[in-house]
Amino acid sequence: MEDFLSQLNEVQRKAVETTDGPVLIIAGAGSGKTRTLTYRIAYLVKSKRALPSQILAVTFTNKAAREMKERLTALLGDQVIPLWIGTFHSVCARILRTEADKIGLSRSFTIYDTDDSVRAIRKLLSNKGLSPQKYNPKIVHSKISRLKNQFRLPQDILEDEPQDEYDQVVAEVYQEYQNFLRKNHALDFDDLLIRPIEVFDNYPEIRKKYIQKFKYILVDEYQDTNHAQYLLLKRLVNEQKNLCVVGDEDQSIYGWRGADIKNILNFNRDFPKAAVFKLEENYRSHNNILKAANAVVKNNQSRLGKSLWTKKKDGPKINILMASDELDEAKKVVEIIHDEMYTHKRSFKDIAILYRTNAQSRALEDQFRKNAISYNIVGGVKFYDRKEIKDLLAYLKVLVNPADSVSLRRIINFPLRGIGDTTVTKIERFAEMEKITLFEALGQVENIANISAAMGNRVIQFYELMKKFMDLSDKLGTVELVSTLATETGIIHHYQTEYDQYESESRIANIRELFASIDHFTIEREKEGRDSSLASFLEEVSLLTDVDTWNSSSNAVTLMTLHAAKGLEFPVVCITGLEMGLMPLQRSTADLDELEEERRLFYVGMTRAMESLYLTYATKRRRYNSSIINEPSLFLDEIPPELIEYRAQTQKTRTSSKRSKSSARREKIEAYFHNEDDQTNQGDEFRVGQPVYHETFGKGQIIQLEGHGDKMKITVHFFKDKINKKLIKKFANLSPLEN
DNA sequence: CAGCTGTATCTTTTT
DNA sequence: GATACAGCTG
Repeated sequence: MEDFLSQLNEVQRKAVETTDGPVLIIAGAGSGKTRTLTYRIAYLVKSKRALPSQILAVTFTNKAAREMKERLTALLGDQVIPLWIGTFHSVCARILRTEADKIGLSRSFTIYDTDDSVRAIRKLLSNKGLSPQKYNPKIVHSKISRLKNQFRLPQDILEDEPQDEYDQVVAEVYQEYQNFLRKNHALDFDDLLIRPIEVFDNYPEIRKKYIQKFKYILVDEYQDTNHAQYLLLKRLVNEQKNLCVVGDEDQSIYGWRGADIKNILNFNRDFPKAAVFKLEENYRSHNNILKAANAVVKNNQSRLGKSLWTKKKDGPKINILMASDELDEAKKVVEIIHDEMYTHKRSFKDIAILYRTNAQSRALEDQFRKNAISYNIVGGVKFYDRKEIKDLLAYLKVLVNPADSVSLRRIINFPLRGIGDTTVTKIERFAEMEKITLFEALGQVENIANISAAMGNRVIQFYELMKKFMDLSDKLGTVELVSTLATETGIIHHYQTEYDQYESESRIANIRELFASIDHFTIEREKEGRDSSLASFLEEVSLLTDVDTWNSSSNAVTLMTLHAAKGLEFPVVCITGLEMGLMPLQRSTADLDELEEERRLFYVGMTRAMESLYLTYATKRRRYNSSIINEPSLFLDEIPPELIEYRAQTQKTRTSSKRSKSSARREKIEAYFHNEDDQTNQGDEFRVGQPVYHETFGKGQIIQLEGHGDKMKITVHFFKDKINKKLIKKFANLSPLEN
């Protein structure tokens, strides 16, 4: 035991040994967080405080879960198998699947992804006769999702009597949407979190079972948990409050999807007498990188505050490169890669290129292909989001859960079998009237008025085909079932004939890859003695994250968003697109909270780098049709100049232009940010109490002013959402209203 | 009435 | 620069 713990530093070791009661570990970037968590679990088992089956560990991605389990297996052997480890969503799905019978939920429920949910909402809106222009299904969906994450149920909201028409519609659609999901035996991502909370509240004996089961709970990336996840933990944690959370408020980057940074900031209040440990020694990055990152994040106000330090040497300076446009930027990235490879003997896999938006990958990909640089792209169009895969999965979802009408609609006329929209609508109406599912209605198509015998025949054929496979699903192995299905439904044939050779081959290859992954899944699950059914495969697939599908062992440069990079590290990191409007993103520049989140995102990116960090920006960038001229990101200006080396030009011209380029850039930023004198209407335009109007938030009233000129921060109370927002004058676009 | 073709609208990040 | 939807055609 001594020996085992000797691999930790003093704080880490204390965090591991403080097993009972609430524990908060503030773990800075690269401070050995995963190591600490892993050793904590191992320690709980080795010291006989808990059996592996009595421990629940929640990670942010499935990949992190898998890696942690591997490390634990190395420390403890096969006994770790019964340990519960996974993301919030997968753990919740597992609980719901287990308890389904007792809580009136179909055991074979389907999980709807965002796309499915938006489809459903679009339909509900059009049923109400509302135009998608006025009520954008995506926006309605995100509002509903937000409400769910806050654990606000439809009835509560309707009782509250929404203020404006839009909110009223959202509340109504929210309720209808929940009914729709229930009818379809479907849960969306948010339901996965909410339903267990309801179950625990309505079935105390079920809650008790889990409280007793999980003697110790550990949560990673606690700064990115939302309110629903918080409520869930509150219900799951036992009398002794054996809850250990690990997080870093400086790396909270999911506020936009409902993550509540207060969860970590207020942990002490929620769980009194929590032991707090701060891991501040960074084992990852060269000192220059760390100093730069610290200097940037220091500009944020909402943080607990910590100072990361390292014993490592300074290392090279941070390289900043200016490019003329995204093409030039991509070429410079290629230069960086070559340079790192030849002068520092790096291989492709040592290098990661990060960006704010997925769209930025295109220019990079083109250049990489031209220069024979192998790359792996994480995220973007995901494997399981490809059309051919989604179609095949939709078939499987219907087999497992015939009530799933969203999936059924997707496949009823794919491949084309002459059952068009009009016919489907008729069948849908019939199903509605008879109070049966869409699938059941297919079987009774002869009873539906206005459907010709010929059409009815096509419908019946499809119905019988699906029936046949439902029967087969018990008899065949999953892979056999799926491959037979792909052939007999004509999907394979469709992709063989409908596309050019290149596309056809790649789509068929993807389908084969799906077979292989089903096979792999089945074997893995059987080895663990867990559910290996088709339903469980579909669940796993629905809950995969971007990084989960990343093959990190292949020798290729990694391209991904800054969000996806969380938790990872690379010897060489290059962050691209460091321009105003892109990083920080245009719509996040005005709101101080959002600007701080963008800064944290940049901080996360910087701290991924172990040895070399490159930052690039383009003065001009194409964005769909037109080119836009951008200033360099304000975050660049927050890095202390002595840590920076500008590489504005290629090797030859560098020495001559270095000075001028850097000072020119500097002047530009100065002009952009700090020039307060040339304000045209500076002064008494805004005052406390002033009524103002904002494009998105509507009417509000100024309650506080700080600073002056462009940098002035204006706190406004917006009436509609009853919220206060701190905005930066320069970007906020606030117009004063007359009283 | 199914299926094809042209146009409008997006893209911030994701479980 | 793709995708979804409306409108047209056969």
